[in-house]
Amino acid sequence: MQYWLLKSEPDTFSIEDLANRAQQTEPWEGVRNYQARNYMRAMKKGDLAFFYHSSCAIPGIAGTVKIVKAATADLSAMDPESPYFDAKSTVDNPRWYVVHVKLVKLFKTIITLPELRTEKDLAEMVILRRGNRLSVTPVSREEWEIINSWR
DNA sequence: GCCAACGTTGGC
DNA sequence: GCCAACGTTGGC
Repeated sequence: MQYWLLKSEPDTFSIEDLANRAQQTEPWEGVRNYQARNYMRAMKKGDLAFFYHSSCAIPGIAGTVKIVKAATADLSAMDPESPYFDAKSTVDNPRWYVVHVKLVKLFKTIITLPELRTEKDLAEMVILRRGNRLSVTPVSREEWEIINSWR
C-alpha cells in the first residue's frame, strides 16, 4: 500500500465536484509532467491519496481518495477539443495516463498549508519543500497517518 | 499582480 | 549536450 498527494485547482476540479460525480469516481485527467506521470503509473489499485486544492483562496488538503483503477491512457490528450490535447499522444502510443480515483473522505474543513507547516514531523513532506510544483507526489506512511488523524 | 522556482524548448 | 529564453505553477 502506497500513499500519494494529488493537486488540483478547485476552479477546474474540486473535491466537491468529485463528491457530486456518479459513483464519486473520476479519471484524474490532465497531468502533463513526466515525473508526475511516472508516479501515477506506479500507483496500484487500493492506494490512497490526499486531494489537495492549489492556486486558490485556501490552499490545502481537502480530503482523501482511493485509487480504484491503475493507470490507463489519458483520453483527453487525444481529444482536439480538450485543453489537455497533445498531438504526440496516440492510442497506439499514449504519452499521458490517468488513474481513476474515488472519494473516501471529504474533510469538513481544509487542512491548510500553514497548518501543515506547523507540524515538524511533516517538514520533509514533498509538497512542503521549497519550489515544489509537482502535481502528483508520494506521501510516506508516517505523513499519511499524522495528517489523516487530524480529521 | 508579483515573483521565485522549476520544466521545456530549441539553437548551436 | 549545453544553456538561455520562455512558459507555467502556485503561494502570497
